[in-house]
Amino acid sequence: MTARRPTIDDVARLSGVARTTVSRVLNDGPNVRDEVRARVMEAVKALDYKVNPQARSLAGGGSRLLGLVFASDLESEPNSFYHSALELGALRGCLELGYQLVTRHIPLQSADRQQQVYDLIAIQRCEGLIFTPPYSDDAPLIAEVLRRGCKVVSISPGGAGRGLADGVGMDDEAGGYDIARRLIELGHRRFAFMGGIEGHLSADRRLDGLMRALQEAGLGQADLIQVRGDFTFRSGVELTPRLLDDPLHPTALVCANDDMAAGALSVVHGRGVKVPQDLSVTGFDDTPVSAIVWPPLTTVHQPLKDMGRRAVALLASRLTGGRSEAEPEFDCLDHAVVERGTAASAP
Amino acid sequence: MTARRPTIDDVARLSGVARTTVSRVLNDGPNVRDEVRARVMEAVKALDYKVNPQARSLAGGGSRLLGLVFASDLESEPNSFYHSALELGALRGCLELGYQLVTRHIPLQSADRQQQVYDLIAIQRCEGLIFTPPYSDDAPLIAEVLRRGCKVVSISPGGAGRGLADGVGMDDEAGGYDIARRLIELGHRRFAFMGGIEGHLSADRRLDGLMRALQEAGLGQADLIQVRGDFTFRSGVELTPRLLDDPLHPTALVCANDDMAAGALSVVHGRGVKVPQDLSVTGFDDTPVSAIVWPPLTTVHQPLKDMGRRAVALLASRLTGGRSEAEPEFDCLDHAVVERGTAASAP
DNA sequence: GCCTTTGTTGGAAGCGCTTCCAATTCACGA
DNA sequence: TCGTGAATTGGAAGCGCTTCCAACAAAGGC
Repeated sequence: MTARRPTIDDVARLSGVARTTVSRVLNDGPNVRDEVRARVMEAVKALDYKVNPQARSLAGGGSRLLGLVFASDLESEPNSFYHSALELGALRGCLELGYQLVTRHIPLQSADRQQQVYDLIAIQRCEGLIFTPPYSDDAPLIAEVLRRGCKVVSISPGGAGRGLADGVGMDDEAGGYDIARRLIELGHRRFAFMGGIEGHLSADRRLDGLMRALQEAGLGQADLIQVRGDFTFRSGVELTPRLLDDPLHPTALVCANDDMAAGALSVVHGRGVKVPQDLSVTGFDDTPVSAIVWPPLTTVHQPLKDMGRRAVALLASRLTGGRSEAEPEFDCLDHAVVERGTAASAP
Repeated sequence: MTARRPTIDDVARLSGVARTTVSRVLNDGPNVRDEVRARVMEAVKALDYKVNPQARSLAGGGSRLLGLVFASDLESEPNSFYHSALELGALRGCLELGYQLVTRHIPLQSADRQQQVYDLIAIQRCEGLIFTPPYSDDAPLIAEVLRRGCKVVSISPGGAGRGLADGVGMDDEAGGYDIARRLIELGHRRFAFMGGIEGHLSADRRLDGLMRALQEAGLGQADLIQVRGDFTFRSGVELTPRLLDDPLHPTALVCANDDMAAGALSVVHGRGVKVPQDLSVTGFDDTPVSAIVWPPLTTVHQPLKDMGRRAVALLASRLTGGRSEAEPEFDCLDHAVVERGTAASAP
């Protein structure tokens, strides 16, 4: 009934090596024989040992400070759940791994935005930075930050961000595919898609997935009408009539995010169309709004909290693990279709 | 250009005392002359010294683990922004103060819910617990937790929770008053109030505030029509027609939370009533939904993140500070009316 | 005036970990 | 066979803090 958690010395004792060696194994250090490494790992497992992040960071030196960079401005402000969820995940990761976090909102329109990022490194002494879109695709910025010796993780990088630094995100194409598959299973054959602003790669890939599902079902361009919104509730409101009045008479409306779906829903209600009996509507992201509207929105869950946490983990592995010079890696997290009340059998 | 942060030894040296004494001052310990205490504090200020939470928690022993308890069940699930924001704030606090956090969702309907809370203390070894509503008003539970030597902070305690343990929240009465004042300033004289479920003290106090503002303006019961919803979007949808069709013809609709206001908005749109020209609508809480609807919702900001952080700070001061046996204290945080687009001059 | 009590301060031992550096082993080529 | 360098391992010194315990001063009690 001893409550004390095992320490590194317990592991060292059990595996018959010095504390130093255990530390090396734990940090993926070099110069440890495989046999010894295995023995240590075994002891770790046997004791259910977990490193004490506090002790590690005390001893490890360095600032142990990470930065989370948002491009908040009036346009992205509404999305504050996005920010909160990412930060929440990042904080959880930091607490687990013994890092500190500073969250910084740097408006895109500020002229010295690069400098503000560099200050995070030079003045605050951040050892790693997490960039959210659109910073996650700012190749010159990322390159310069890396050049200054600061590690980088991009959240949902589109084109430029990939390959330059580590990244975290979900498979948007598969998300679009999955939700479309589900609707096809429910008997839908005529679709409408409400996309996002041009150039937003994430949303475009969602459409790609939808198209793939349609093709697999023997459907094509003729069975789909699409429009582009700007991710806001308002654009959902404005664009929905065009979709409803189209001669195609879609029975399923797939939206590239939840906010637009919510806008669509409000218009549909106003017209007396029953959801989901007459029309199925789906969102994307699984933000709180999806649970708030009526009927609650069937959507695709994007694991924002996990993304934040994974971003920190990637940074940590660059900073202490053996990955410090490894090839950039993209960590693709699982998504899931969340069935609520807006998708049902085609009328 | 030395980057190193000052340590406790720097403070000790500058103030000419031993490290031990500085530590005592920093932790509100007893047995330090006022003169010495002042000298140390001066040095702290001069050096801009901040304790290193990692080191403190390493040396301090104890689990340094806090628990955040939610009563998530199907009914409160939609409110997940509430959870996220509180946890986010709590995590920020933990990072600052060197604590760990476990977040636990314990359904109200689970028969062994008390046991699950006690396990948090006995098995996980939490040193402090943060209770959210309705746990924050569960007096027997709180009393038992305290009896077991675990500190408690209640979030938004209503009746029973106050006085038993420390609490954090906002002044709901003042919030209701402020939003009503604003509407009165805008010339409104006929009001509708959409409240929450019976017994939800927080929402009731918001109504109290509204009434006070009305009375101050020479208005009374006759100028107000009220209904009770259940905080969901759906109840907003269902109740709004009753309000609009009332012979009072209110020009301002005050809702006890944002979700119901969003529901009201969608009904109002459907009827062709213009917001805010024909009708002003206000929410409460300033959750993301308020920025997502159209027009964006004028609402009262509830500082959820700060509440989470303050809760941790209170716990910390109980655990290490001199407050370990002090009288319970209620920490009332500032709220603010957030003017967006749904409140304008009365027609 | 001496002894105990109370209040105040400092010394020193860690908390659990990383890391510098020295020690040891091993595999080679000379 | 011996020397050399590389690979592997261990010893020990802290990281910045709390806390136990001893030391000392001031204040009462006889």
